[in-house]
Amino acid sequence: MREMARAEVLLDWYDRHARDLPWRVSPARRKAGEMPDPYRVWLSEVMLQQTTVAAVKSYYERFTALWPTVGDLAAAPDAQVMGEWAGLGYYARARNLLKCARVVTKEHDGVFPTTRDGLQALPGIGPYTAAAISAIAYDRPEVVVDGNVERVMARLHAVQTPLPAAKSELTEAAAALTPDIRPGDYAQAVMDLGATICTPKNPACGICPWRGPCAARAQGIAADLPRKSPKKAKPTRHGIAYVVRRADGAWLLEQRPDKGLLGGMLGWPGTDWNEAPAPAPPLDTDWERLPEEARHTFTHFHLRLEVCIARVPTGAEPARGTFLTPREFRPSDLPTVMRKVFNLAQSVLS
DNA sequence: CAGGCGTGGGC
DNA sequence: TGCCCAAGCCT
Repeated sequence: MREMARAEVLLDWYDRHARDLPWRVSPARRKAGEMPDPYRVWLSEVMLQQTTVAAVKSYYERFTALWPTVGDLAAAPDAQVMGEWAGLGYYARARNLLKCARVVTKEHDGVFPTTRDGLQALPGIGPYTAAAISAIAYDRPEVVVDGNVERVMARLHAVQTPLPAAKSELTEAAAALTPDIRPGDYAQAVMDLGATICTPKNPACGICPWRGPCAARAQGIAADLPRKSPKKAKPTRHGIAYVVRRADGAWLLEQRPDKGLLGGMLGWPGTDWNEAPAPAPPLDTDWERLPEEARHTFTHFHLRLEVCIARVPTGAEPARGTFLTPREFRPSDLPTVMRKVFNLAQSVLS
């Protein structure tokens, strides 16, 4: 027989080097006929959108312990799911996760669609995730293209076109390599390759199963690919967060509107965040302004948040928000920026 | 199609 | 410290 096809070479590498991940069925168990639970594949794929394996692991374990089936998740209260997602970021994923679980439970008898089109019709499932679930959970030969695959293809073929313009070219390259045998393992193999060997910086080309055919390696430019369009600079925005503690220990919090930044999450009442410096707090005699600002960086801007604290008597009527008793309030339910504010205020108010 | 949308780790 | 990056989706 002549040299092995590229997909076959990669599958052989995957059989020996597949990472042991909580949501993964190992190649050995797959060969013994075991199939992954589509619910768990879906949950892990949504959590992994733009998020590292290390960050996802504990969230995945907690979600599957709390909600072992899609029906369990569909029946969960919104606030509990948002609270459990707190800290993982991109909170639209959590809102869509619940929507999707409820559609699958109510309209599909709790069974995830098997086709790419059927999956992509669901909330929070786009081209990548639909292909990944269809390939991994149902072993269908879908072309799975994520950031790892784009990087691997860009290097394999020495594609100089910068992202995102190169997307269609890289998808075609991925399609030409996707095998009919073991497509689910193949999809995971390319992503593992990108995560462990063909990394963004310092790729380990010397031990790569595709070092033979790799054009970028031959040209010595692997680490320079894929090229990317320049990014916009982040502006800095300013605002004030108000932390109010009632005499009985309750904290004044509010649920943020369902759309936009941190949508649906718990947070401290406060001003808008603008590029102009924050206005003076109302009723300035009542507030104590903390000496240190909370600093946080979002995807598209830096934030500097002044923290103003106040103590109020039991029975105080807030203009906005709700008092949560220490028993009702879990700081872990806060998104990270709000958690930073809490950490600054807590030492003064506790 | 470009921009909004989080966070933590690595360098 | 500041910038880049990570298994994208939605509008």
